[in-house]
Amino acid sequence: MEVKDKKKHILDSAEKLFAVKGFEASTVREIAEEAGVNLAMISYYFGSKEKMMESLFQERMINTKLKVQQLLSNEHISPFGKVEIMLDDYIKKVLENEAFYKILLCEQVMKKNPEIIKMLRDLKMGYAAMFTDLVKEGQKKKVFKKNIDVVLALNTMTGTVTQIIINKQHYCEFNNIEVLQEEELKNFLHSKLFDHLKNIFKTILGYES
Amino acid sequence: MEVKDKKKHILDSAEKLFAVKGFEASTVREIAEEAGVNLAMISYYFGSKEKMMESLFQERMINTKLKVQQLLSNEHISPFGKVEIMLDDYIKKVLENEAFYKILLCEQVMKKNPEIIKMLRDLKMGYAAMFTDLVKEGQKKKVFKKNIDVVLALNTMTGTVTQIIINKQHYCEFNNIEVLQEEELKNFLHSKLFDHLKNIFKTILGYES
DNA sequence: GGTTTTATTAAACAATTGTTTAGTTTTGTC
DNA sequence: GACAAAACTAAACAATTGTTTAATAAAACC
Repeated sequence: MEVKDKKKHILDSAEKLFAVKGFEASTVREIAEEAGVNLAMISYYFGSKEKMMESLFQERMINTKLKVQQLLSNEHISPFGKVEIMLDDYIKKVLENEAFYKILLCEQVMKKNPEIIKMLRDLKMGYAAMFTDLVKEGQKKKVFKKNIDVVLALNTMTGTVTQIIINKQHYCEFNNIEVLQEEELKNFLHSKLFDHLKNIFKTILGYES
Repeated sequence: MEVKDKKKHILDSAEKLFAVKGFEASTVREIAEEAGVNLAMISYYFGSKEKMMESLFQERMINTKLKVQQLLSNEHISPFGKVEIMLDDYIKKVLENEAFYKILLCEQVMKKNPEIIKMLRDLKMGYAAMFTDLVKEGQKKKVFKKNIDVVLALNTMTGTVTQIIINKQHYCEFNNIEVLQEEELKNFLHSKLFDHLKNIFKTILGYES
């Protein structure tokens, strides 16, 4: 196997463990065993456990900003159409990368690794700026209302999806749908979340379909 | 000082550290130093570091369910009036106990301590059941619409508030209000969150004022 | 094919972890 | 004030941590 692929493979294993046990509680020995490599390889490849975490974030966060940028600059889609795609993309991404978004959540709480915090800050501010442009576009076209708090709106999106990830089990239990398969459940959650957030964003943006 | 107060004082110190560094990264020596006690006292008082964490959760979660129960059984308040009070109470509580709700968030992600998970499960299911009753009351009185997903609604509440706690700094930065004092900021966030969530819940519940 | 670079390993490293021990001080009870 | 229980302490405990070392194997290069 190539070195690049081996590094990615180690990051996959680390991600799996970090999501379940957290960064501090996951030892390099566990990660090495999960990945099937010698524990010295982690220092050899990444420099340290912390830098491995940074590599994981870089690896997972690549292209996220670009994709949104492309969407928003597309002139053939209506403002609320873009909002719908944005919601759909975000929900899909989180549901497909549950493990990483759990790690992300904890990392945002602790704010321990300055390198990662900087990455996240840039991403969030960029995201907010882009969504602001989209909102302005909608306001100019008179389909969105005035005085919209974009950060609050985005936090409702991320917060709702995140909470569902965390409370997946309770959500199923409470709705008596504990029999669903992994993939079915993902589809179910996606459609529920999408409808829910679409309605909320209609209210927030003052959009009437 | 009485033993009971000393235990509470240790829990306060532990809470402070857990919120910043996380459970695993906070050592009993640090906690003991922060509290100004001998490190052996933590095992002596609580049995272990893990059990201390459980004590912290028990301490902080007392009365939460009771308060909601009392609110919902009050017959002099309209259904949406109760929703408003529920939102107000929750926002206040999280803003006043930021540290604990950060710990809570991480603990929900890791699901490491079975005792705590059980506590949270009971609390959440109870909360959902009570809110369901409130929704039914509103539906009977024809002020709420049919087919409301209560768990999704509650997750939007908790998720939005949680995200704001996490992204407080970015929120201020983006809105150019970095000069506010601690207490002013709390009031600002409370009013913003309350208006925001009230509007969202009007949509979710189909309530027209 | 010899030589240099890279990859991999097992063992050792020093530091830190949560917990316990064995002893001392304080408190409460009669 | 004697005595038992509780509170408290400093030191020691064994286990585990992330990282480094020194040696070997594999690959790449000329």
